[in-house]
Amino acid sequence: MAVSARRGAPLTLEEISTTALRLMDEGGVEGLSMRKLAAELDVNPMSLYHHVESKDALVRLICSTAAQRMDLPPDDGSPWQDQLRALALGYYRNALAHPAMWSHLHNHPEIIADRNLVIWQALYRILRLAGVPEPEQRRTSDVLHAFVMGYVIAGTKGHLPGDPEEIERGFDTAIRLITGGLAGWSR
Amino acid sequence: MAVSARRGAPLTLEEISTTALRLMDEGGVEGLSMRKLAAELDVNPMSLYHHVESKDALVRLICSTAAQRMDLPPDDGSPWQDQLRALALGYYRNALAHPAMWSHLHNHPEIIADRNLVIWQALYRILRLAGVPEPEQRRTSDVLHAFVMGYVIAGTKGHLPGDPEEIERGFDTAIRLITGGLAGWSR
DNA sequence: TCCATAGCCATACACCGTATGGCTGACGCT
DNA sequence: AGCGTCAGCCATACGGTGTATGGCTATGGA
Repeated sequence: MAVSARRGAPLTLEEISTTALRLMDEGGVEGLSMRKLAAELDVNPMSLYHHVESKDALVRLICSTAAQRMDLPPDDGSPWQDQLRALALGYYRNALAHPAMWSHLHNHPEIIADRNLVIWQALYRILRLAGVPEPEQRRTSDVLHAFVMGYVIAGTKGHLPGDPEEIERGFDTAIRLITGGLAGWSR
Repeated sequence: MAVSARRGAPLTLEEISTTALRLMDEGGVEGLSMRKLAAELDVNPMSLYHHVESKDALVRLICSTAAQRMDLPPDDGSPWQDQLRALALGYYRNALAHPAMWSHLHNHPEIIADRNLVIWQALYRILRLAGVPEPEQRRTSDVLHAFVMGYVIAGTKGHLPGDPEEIERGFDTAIRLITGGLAGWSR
């Protein structure tokens, strides 16, 4: 039904999202504009609004599907310290892949507030494994996430010294430190 | 020399900064516009550019002077653990006073990259007191700042459960945990 | 065959940051 | 006293933004 002027197929939400994400990767959230996005898709800017309610909604959509699709290490039965480190490192690497998107996400935490998200489910599982009592899980997870978030921000803005591997090692060290503190705490 | 149409005195950088900060407090960085700021000061938008190079430069100025003027606890001779907790809490409270500004700051860490800033000087002093070896100070301070930054973000976005005092107690607990880990680490 | 409607687009509005260039009046100097 | 300099301010304009509104068009179902 009235497909675009010079495109074969009609627009797809998927298509819109992926090229929008690319534009965000290249120029940050403010580097993404509906007009540029439309140009990239060879379409009139207003056509996008038939698939998306607003720019904000689009960005939110991108962020939340990325959060849902994060690929994180599965439960491999290893000690909780190792699993926690692996999870944190997984988060960190996911974030490094799309710094601008995660930057936006960290400025709008409500997007990943849903506790059914894979990250939180995995984190809670590990905390249970670590023996963190039920009522402490929320706060503990918040603290851990706060640190990971902060490290991601510092890392992606290029304000951590050393090469990437060194930075990852520093991250790992810090997580060890915190898990150490955690263990001491529950005792 | 050709003072404004309807103002007695000429504009001041101080005056510009403070009302700009107020606008940021009210509507975030994107809620601050040169036009609104000018209207607030009863002045033509372009007049601002005689005192400030750009909006970006203005925001940067506000952030860095706020960083310089942070009021933080002095060296009171108490154990490093207490001083570190006090410093972190001081940072947290400074940030809570102007969430939008600090949000911007955390997205542009280069503004507070200068290691001569009071925060870093105080932090380094405490780390020395804690016996953190010289070459480890940078990384340690980065880790600590990462956590504080993350907690501030989560806290200011209202995504930590509980009332403010409860949140502060959680923060304190977390800092204790980390300092505990730190102590165990240096041994 | 007809029509509802999905998909697309043209135009327009209100906002943004800011480049450019001109006005005005207070000051220093002779 | 006369004059030039220039700080301070402003009017206009340009190119960008998100998006409201309303109209076109071709396709699927009845």
